[in-house]
Amino acid sequence: MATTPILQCVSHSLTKLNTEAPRHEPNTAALEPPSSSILSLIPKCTSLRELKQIQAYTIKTHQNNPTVLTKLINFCTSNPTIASMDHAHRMFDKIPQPDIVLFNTMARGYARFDDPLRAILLCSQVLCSGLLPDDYTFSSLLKACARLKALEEGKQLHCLAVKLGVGDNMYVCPTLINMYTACNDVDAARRVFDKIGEPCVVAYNAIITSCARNSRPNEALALFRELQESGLKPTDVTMLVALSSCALLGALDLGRWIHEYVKKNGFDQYVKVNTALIDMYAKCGSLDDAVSVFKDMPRRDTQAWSAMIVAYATHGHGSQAISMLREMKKAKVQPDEITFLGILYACSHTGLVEEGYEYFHSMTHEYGIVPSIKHYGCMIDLLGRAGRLEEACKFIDELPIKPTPILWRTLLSSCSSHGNVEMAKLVIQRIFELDDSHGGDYVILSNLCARNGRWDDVNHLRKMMVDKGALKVPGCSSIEVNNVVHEFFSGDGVHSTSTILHHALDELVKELKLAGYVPDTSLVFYADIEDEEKEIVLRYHSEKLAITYGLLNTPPGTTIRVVKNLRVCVDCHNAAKFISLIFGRQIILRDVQRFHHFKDGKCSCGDYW
DNA sequence: TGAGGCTGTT
Repeated sequence: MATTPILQCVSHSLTKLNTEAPRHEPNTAALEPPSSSILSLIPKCTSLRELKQIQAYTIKTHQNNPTVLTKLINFCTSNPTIASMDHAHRMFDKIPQPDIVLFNTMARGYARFDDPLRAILLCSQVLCSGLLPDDYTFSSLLKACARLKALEEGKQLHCLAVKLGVGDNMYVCPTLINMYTACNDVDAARRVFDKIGEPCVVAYNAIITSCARNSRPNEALALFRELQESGLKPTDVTMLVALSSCALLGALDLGRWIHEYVKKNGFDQYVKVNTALIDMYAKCGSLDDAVSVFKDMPRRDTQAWSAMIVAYATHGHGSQAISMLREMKKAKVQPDEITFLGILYACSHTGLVEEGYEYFHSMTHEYGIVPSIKHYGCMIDLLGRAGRLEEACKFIDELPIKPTPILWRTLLSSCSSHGNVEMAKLVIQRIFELDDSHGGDYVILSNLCARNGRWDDVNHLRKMMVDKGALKVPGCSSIEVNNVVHEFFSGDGVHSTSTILHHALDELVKELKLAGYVPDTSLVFYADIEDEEKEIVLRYHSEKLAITYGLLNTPPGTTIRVVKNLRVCVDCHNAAKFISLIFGRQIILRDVQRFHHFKDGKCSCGDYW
């Protein structure tokens, strides 16, 4: 990892500090108080020229007075359109003995300009110069560790913060929770939260986000309720994190409840909260509600339009997504990189190849947006889905950046859906050159070989997968019933009602077969088991379990909403169509890529996925 | 008090 030497430097400083007591040097810079007129002038600057004039005047009259310089530096770090961090750093270098506030201001600036390494370097300078780091310093350092996913350094900082008496500081705790969450240690984040005597609303916001992002849906929702009962007043950020939790979990009922709360407490004046509502409704499968929130918004920014475009795109309404872009331009709102991701996504899921190319070019040429890896991914998907596999391969080879395994994986899925074994084998070679630990790759190719009766290849891939120790992410589907999110894993024997559930699913499959459903056993990875056994492996797929749970535990006629962590399998997709027809239920299934609305035996994706 | 923590859109 490129960051190691710098992080080592921090570790070194930390060890030094742990063994020697920190010295606190008094600030010996000019102490003459600045005139209040200069201080009040700084925030009014409208250009770099004005700022430089004030700077020159300060040097002349106040000899680099730290109060004025800190205010100037703070202005630079908060106004990127007027001044740069380089300019701030030049001022900073002129100060012979910067105090802790100056260091902290600079570090915060680098963090804002998304340069965590520079922020860390500055803070380690604090440690080396013998200044006593304070709660501000720890906040910046922990934020940088979160950004760099540096768990070990984060832990050391946590220990040091405790030692220096700021471990339970109200500003440090949320950054600690955030750092542990970013480093995938949710338990540690939870321990930090539990140690706070009286958590403030920001700590609650941090821990709710932590649980929601790490598949702990019910814990996130319980904490949200606890926050309400504690008498603390939720803020607009609480609404954002609670809504994004619902979106991640597909918890529509709770989302609707929060929407009511938002309206009652005036949070619907915030553009960001409305955007989070659009996203929540879209991700929970209710496009109509997303549209209605968008229509009622008093003001719409780029993010709001983008959220709506992405909503239409993921629900398979490609042409609506594109017409939204036209309306957005009419409303004189500038599209950004996310807007175009939504548009490219819409094109790829609707088969609009030529339009996709056009938007890709207008994004770069007309709007000057540099395509990211995700835009390239959309283009590969666009070509691959349409069966233009050679063209997609050429597109990857001609990229100005080094392709990642994800880009090749996108093409691999297309090879699979178009049944092109030879191409898939070539593609998997390219993937294995970069990463051979991803179990999903072996499964895709193996399923494709199995469908073509190439059992030797299937066995070979299976052996390779075991030898390499490649792991497959287990399929997991969830459904919200009575405000509780129930999770099911493939072949689940964990859920409390699993015996009843398995029994019900057995009966369900019998009924589906009578209606014409034929289990697609060619999809099962194992070549050496009998067809009957294969059918059983398929039967207990997580999405089938979740749908069955929904059928058993919701009133007849209500819509069943299921969220899956991977792509839906062909057999489950087929079964869901039959279920929607036989039981007269709408099923809305969100998978890792898009939505499938099943109704009267048909799916909204038109089997184009 | 010269500087804060948690934040939505693929």
